[in-house]
Amino acid sequence: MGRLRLSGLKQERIDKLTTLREKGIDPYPARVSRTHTIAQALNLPLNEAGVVAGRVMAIRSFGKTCFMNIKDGSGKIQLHFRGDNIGEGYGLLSAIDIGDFISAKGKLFNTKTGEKTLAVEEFSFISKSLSPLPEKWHGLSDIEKRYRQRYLDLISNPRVKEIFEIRTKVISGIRRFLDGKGFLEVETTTLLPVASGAAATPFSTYYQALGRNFYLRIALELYLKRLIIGGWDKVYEIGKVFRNEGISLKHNPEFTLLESYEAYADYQDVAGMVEEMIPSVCEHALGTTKIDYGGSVIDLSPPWRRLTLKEAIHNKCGIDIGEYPDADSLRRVIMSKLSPSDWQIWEEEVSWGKLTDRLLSTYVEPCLIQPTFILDYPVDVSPLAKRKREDPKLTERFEVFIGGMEIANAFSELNDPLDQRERFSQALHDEEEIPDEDFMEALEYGMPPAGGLGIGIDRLVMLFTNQTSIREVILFPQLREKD
RNA sequence: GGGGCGCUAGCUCAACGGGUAGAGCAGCUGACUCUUAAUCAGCCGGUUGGGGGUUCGAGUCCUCUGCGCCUCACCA
Repeated sequence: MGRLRLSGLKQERIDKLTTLREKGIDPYPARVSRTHTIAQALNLPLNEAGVVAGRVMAIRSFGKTCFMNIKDGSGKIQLHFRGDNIGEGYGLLSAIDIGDFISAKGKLFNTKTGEKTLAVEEFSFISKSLSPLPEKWHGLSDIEKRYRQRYLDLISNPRVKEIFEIRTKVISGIRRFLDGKGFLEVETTTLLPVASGAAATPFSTYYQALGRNFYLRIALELYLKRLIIGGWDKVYEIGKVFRNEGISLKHNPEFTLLESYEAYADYQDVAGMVEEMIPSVCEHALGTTKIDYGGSVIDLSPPWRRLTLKEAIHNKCGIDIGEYPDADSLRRVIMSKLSPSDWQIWEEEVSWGKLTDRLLSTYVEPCLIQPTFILDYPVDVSPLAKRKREDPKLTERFEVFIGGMEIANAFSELNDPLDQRERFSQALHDEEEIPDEDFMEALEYGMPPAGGLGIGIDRLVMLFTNQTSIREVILFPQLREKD
């Protein structure tokens, strides 16, 4: 038996496999003579023969007759085997286990209970399964096992399969929408000498041939802007970005980001587009623009509520951040409204912008269930956004919140090369972001005014599928290696 | 990284303040030619995540450790 410890169940299946081979039957043939998918076969006229193939999901055997359910990617069908129909082959049925793939030739008929069923005349083994599938009734519910062995999750839990199909439709819906608006989809680079464009810790790696460290991208932003500089007016990319940070219900270290840039547009134009795009994508994926999330019905149809950051904080916290224009005074008034036990996260020495952002995410964000634009963010937390003309402490930036989650982030892109240089050096000082010298050089050649957008696809899918954990919308979420 | 909870048969779950580890499904044997969580009878199946300890005796108590979930911090 060697080092491989076989469970009794597996050994029994190997024995069956050996028996098949001894009878000259190949359990893993190279060709399958399927004529119809199961979905097609179910539409065949009665008495017309067809060959279907699929995985055996259930077996109900009665001496000289036997029912099985098999399933392929299109659906499932019941098979009926009768001793007097398939003769000697009937004895081979006992070698079929749940989980095996078989093909079956036969004609449709209706059972007593009216179920369309294939009366099998011939059948073949097409792939023998050695490990038993999760139990038919309770299925697979162990979360760790579901993530580690997602294939079993997909077999056992139809809703999981559906969620990932919705995910695919969300992405195709986004492409359809943006392509329809004349955007060009591009692919920029993932492996970078400098990871910038967001405030996040990158993953680093080593490039042998060049003999130096490289980083995985943390955003798409600066490369897409290079393309705007290069003369394309509307570009977008859907791609993985990587952030070397903790895992949580809403964070996976690699996630899928959509970013789009439109020249000659500003953040108000982008807001209009987002308000049109999200319902359009939802309609494409789910056939509706009203969704159920965490027990609330969310109506995605426009127009969405618009609030400035200042108004939003004033409404929820009773603090007018305009009256406390520096970090110290703002911190004092926040703490004066809290009991000392809640002071801890506010005591840290952070900027005014950071404090307002924290007020937003702690007290406002969880309440923003219906789609809401929060506009005009502080300049020191928005190093790539253009300043507001009437208040240079603020930027032309908005975020979209739906279901208490941040879904989108957008701004009028900063195209003043000297201001950009200044902001990068401030960000570097705050350990916020790494300046990208090559990008700054590009900006000096001149970039048209542009509106940029970023949307976390995973969170959008969470919203559309009513999931509270990001792992439920990522096929293979990050897990520690299991020994 | 800190704190809380969890891990028992292939799967889903039991086992009360320590006292012989059980059930359903799956599997095996037998009966059964329209069942669909088929039914009936019998059987097989375990290093209770792993290591150490306390005890006459540990799934249960202590300790170290692995993995997962929740939560806090950094972030989207």
